[in-house]
Amino acid sequence: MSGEVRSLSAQVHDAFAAALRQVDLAGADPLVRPSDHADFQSNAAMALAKRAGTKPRDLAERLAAAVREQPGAPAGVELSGPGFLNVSIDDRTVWRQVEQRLAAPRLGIAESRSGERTVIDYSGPNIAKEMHVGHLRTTILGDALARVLDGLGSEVIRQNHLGDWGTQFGMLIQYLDEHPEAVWRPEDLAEGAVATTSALDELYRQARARFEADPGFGDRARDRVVALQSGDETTLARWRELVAQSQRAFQAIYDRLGVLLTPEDSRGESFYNDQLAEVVDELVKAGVAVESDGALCVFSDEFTGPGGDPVPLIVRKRDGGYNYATTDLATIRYRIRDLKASRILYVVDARQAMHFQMIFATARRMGWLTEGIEAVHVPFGAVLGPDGKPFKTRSGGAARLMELLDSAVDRARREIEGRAHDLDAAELERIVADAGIGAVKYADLSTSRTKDYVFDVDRMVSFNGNTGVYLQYAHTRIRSILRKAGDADTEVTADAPLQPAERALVLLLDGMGGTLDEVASSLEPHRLCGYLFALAKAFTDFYESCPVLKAGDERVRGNRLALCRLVGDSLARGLGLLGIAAPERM
RNA sequence: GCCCCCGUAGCUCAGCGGAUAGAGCAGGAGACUUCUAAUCUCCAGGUCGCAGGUUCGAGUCCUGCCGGGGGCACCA
Repeated sequence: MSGEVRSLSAQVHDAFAAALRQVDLAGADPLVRPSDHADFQSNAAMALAKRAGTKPRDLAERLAAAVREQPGAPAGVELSGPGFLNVSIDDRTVWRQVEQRLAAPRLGIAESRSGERTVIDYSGPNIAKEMHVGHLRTTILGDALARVLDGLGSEVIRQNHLGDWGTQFGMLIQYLDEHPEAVWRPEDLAEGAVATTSALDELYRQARARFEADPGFGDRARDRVVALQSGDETTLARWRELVAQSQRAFQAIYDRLGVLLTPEDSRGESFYNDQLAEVVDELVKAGVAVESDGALCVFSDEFTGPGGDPVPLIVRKRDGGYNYATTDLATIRYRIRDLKASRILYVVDARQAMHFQMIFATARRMGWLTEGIEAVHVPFGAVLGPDGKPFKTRSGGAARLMELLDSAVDRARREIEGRAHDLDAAELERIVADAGIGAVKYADLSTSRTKDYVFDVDRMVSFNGNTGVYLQYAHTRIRSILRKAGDADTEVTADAPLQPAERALVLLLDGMGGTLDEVASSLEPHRLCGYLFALAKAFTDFYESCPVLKAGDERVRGNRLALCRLVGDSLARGLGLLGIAAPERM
């Protein structure tokens, strides 16, 4: 009992696949697509005519005849043009689809990814530094992918690969040791958690400045790194405190953004420390890593540098230290060997494409990454400032994430506050936050993932066009209608009339599962955004031409209410899968 | 030099090998005693970077150019 409601598209596909078997073309793709000229169309006859040794139109005729014989064949199959088969669905079947989806769990969408275990690596901020614009996309995209895959039945394991280890901690801890008066804990401040992130960032800047200006301090900081690595307890205690405070600051952002990450999902670099030597040993024993210029490296002729020489993946530096390549190899090994992932996603900046290719290639050579396991770098483009260049503050630093969110929420407040509403202050503020945060997330998710995009608050919080607020608003209008109807149980009468706008809406609703499957395989959430926008527009067409509450006929009214409910639920579900709130009223 | 990504309307971007390439913004003209106008309707706007190739059919696939961005030894 999966609760799946087969989509009309899938049913047409099945009927055509069976018909193709009958005309000795078993296994051929029926090429069923939504159509501007009918409900669906099959383009198979033109593609297969040569193989069948006939003219496209003749094959199409035979195929149409065979389709009509199938049990559950679509109502109409008509030849058109050079060999298109236009398929139409009868009204009853369309209404039944609404009825079944409303009755089914999860809108009748199949759990097409069940049995799969997906590890998703995303966000990955650095301890003792503030989250900035550079963490926006990985956090939002990763979270949406986690939600979509989980929604399709995949077992999702979120991994927040925190930058919680490295030489910078020697500097920080030493600085704190020498400046006990430094203000960086939340209890030192009146403002609370938000201010803490800035305080930590400030601490980092001060320590860095000192490190660069004072060679003596530099030496003591380096000694402190050694102490940290060798497990000196007072140093470790200080490190743990830094990690804990940073995590609190990150959590404040995650909570505000509404992403699923919690401290339990943290598996930072430090987690892999005691595996690094073993990983390098394995690499050397397998002959995969070799010594070069004092360092241990993995070479491959796929990757060459400016001189045409092979570029190494350095797994142990000349000074004996390990770097992020070593950690990433330990990480992929852990995810395969211990977490038993069948799919591993790295939602990381596009600039690291080559690095991940090298990591994956090495993991394959080591026999860790095998045929049945999919490791994917999910790259994304940069967030640009209004000038079209990488987003920077006036002082040249990366823009702080909290400030970006503030600016979007403030902008949303200005937009919403003045409008007529009967909301109390608390509810208004919650809606403002939902709208502002949703706007940022939707703007990020709705553009094609691999491209750069400009962070433009005015546009993303605009209530027109392909924005989060437009979708949220469409949802609230539907809820409003349902409330006015008294939230009665909706009953579908399958033999009531069906208007073109209703038909178009149902066909679109019926395709949500297909869209989610596409998102799951392409790892492109913008497809879901495009789908939801089209759905909201199709609803608007329906809203304009089909009165719901004012419909005279009881059956028509009932059907339209059912349709409203299904659209509302689908929008809420879709927004939810993107990690965006769908308020009941705005 | 090699590798990766991108090039579609004035701007920002969609577009699963199929019929006439679509949205939003900006521009022009209209529609509110509303089922929430935070909306909708209509108009205008295109050598899909260029050139070949594959195909019955190419914005979409392949090759080569041109232009933009990014990456390429001990930072992550």
